[in-house]
Amino acid sequence: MVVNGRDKVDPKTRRRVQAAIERLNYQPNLYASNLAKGRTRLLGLIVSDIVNPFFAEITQSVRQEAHARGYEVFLASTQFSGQELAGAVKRMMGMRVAGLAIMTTEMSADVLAQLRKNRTPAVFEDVGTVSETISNIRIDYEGGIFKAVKYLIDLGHKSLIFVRTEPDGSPQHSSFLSIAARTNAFQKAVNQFKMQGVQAEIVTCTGAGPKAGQQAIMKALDLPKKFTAAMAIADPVALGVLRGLQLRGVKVPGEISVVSFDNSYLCEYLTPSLTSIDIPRGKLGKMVVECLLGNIEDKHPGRELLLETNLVVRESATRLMRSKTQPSQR
Amino acid sequence: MVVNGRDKVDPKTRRRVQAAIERLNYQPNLYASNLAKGRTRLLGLIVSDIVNPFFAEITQSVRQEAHARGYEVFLASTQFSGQELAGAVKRMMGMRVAGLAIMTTEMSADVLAQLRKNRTPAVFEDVGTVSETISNIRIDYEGGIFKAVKYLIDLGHKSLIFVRTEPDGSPQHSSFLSIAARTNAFQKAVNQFKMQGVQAEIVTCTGAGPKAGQQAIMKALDLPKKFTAAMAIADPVALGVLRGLQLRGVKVPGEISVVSFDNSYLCEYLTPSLTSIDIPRGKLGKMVVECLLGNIEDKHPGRELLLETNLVVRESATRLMRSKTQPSQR
DNA sequence: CTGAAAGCGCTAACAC
DNA sequence: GTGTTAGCGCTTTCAG
Repeated sequence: MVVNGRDKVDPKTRRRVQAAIERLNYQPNLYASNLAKGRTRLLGLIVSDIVNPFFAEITQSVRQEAHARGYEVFLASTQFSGQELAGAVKRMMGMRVAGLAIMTTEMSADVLAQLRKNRTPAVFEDVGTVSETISNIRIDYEGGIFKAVKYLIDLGHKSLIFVRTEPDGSPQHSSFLSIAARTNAFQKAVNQFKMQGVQAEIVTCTGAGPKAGQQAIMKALDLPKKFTAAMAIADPVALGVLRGLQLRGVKVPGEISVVSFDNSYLCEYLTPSLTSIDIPRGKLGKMVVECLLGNIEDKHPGRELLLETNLVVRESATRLMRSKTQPSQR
Repeated sequence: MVVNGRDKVDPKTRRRVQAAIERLNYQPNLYASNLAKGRTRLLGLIVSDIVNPFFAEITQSVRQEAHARGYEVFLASTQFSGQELAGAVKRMMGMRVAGLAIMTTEMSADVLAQLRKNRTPAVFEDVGTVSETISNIRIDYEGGIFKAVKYLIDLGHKSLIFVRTEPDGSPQHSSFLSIAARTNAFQKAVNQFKMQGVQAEIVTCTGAGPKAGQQAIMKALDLPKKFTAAMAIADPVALGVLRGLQLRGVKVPGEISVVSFDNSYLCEYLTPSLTSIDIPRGKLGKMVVECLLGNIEDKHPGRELLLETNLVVRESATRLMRSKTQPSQR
């Protein structure tokens, strides 16, 4: 009772106990405690790549919210591997996490089945299957990407490309939901401007974000079709895109405008600073924890939540210059 | 015995057990297991800022090594706060981690005392107090920084600055060891070239790396003393330095050369790409886990290990141009 | 090779 | 307020 601060204890006894704690350097054993209580104050968080600032910032935000409400968070990073995901989920269940947040790009079917079977409260990003214990946070890719595409078109751009990357590894083991969602949103947005003569291509490369982004933009530059604006599927990809363009001597935003996705802290410090679609991480973290704890503590059923996105305008995209001459030789 | 794969079990029994496991969706309870065994296969890892790619990459590396040897790793991020550090250590002890890796910039005295008292195997970065259970990995800042300074001087630079940042918060609660170590190493390196007319200044700003780096370099540009080369204490700081220089219209490396520290993946993708001192994260992770497991499993006493550093040359530093005119007005 | 039993350190329920 | 006790799910030991 002294340790857990509950009930009333005689001040004298309390002091005696505290003295003993001090003397013996006593630390409560969390395992014994959790075992006896039959529940834990532990949340599991699984992300795809902790090195990506976007995921790192989500981690921060979730951890902070969880701590504020007396929960610990156990983190796993999957490197975009469906198998790693399944393993991580399994380990988390072994640890009897009270709830599980799965904020990954990849997904695997048996993970979903497993979770539903176990009735472990869980919250996903972009997986549209809400149930009694499973919630879903849908990020408004469509809205954000529409804003970005419209922004580019309003600046006079008519020929766009979408630079997409896919993690390494056999794709049959996992599907990359947010990649598909972002791509579809781009297609859809462009279609709405088709009658204005707007055209778009999609280029894809495989590998880590920056490297694949650089390769993809170089591939795009070699295409017969020319473009004046590029949209990167995520910030690390934009990093590679910028680098690729600079290596080829293409001025950004002078010759090609660039827009990115995620709005991680990098955007502000690159040159040119990156116009990017913001996903509010702070709000995401709060949503995740609230959703989970609502389910865990108050038995609220799973919910579907929408997270808005916003275009943050910086330097990397500008009005298209009408030049008689073609842009520099590429 | 079936679950833990030990001993011999009759194949028939094994199948029967496995069927039951499947049917009941059985997951061993790690808390019960750990409690009964009296030990865990859990390592604690504490870093200062998970958003910083340097720490993120260390995390990856430690996690990978630990998994390869059958250990989980529990991560905490302190935001450079000594109090957070103490809290994290306490929580980790509550979880009865088998060993603790403290890879932080900040340090607090009572953490050291606590650890020594508990005899929890631990490995530090840069804390020079090896004991029976405590190991230390000393990063060769001196060597790395000497190489970088010599490189700049060989390129003709004679007036350097060292851009240093300090996390926010009251400094009395914590000391930032690696900041001091890097600063001292810089001073020492410069001193060795004093007779050749080399001069150096140190500028410091407080706050998050990129922001503080940008402020610091702008402060430096306003100093009466001019310089031709800048060394940033870490990559995020270099990011701010580059941005600050570009905002002031200073060409890098044309007018000012920049060298950084950490060699995170960013360096390769910035423009200009960053010459940086590499701390081999892969090796660090391996050292950490080996050190810890050596202590945990084989009762090896704590050790002092040295991790080498290497200068990776890229575009951001070049030979000093002798110009009759001063560099552009600043 | 299999079954039975004690105990890891804690919590919760109850009697004092 | 305080002391006692059963039992959380597992490991370990020992008897069969």
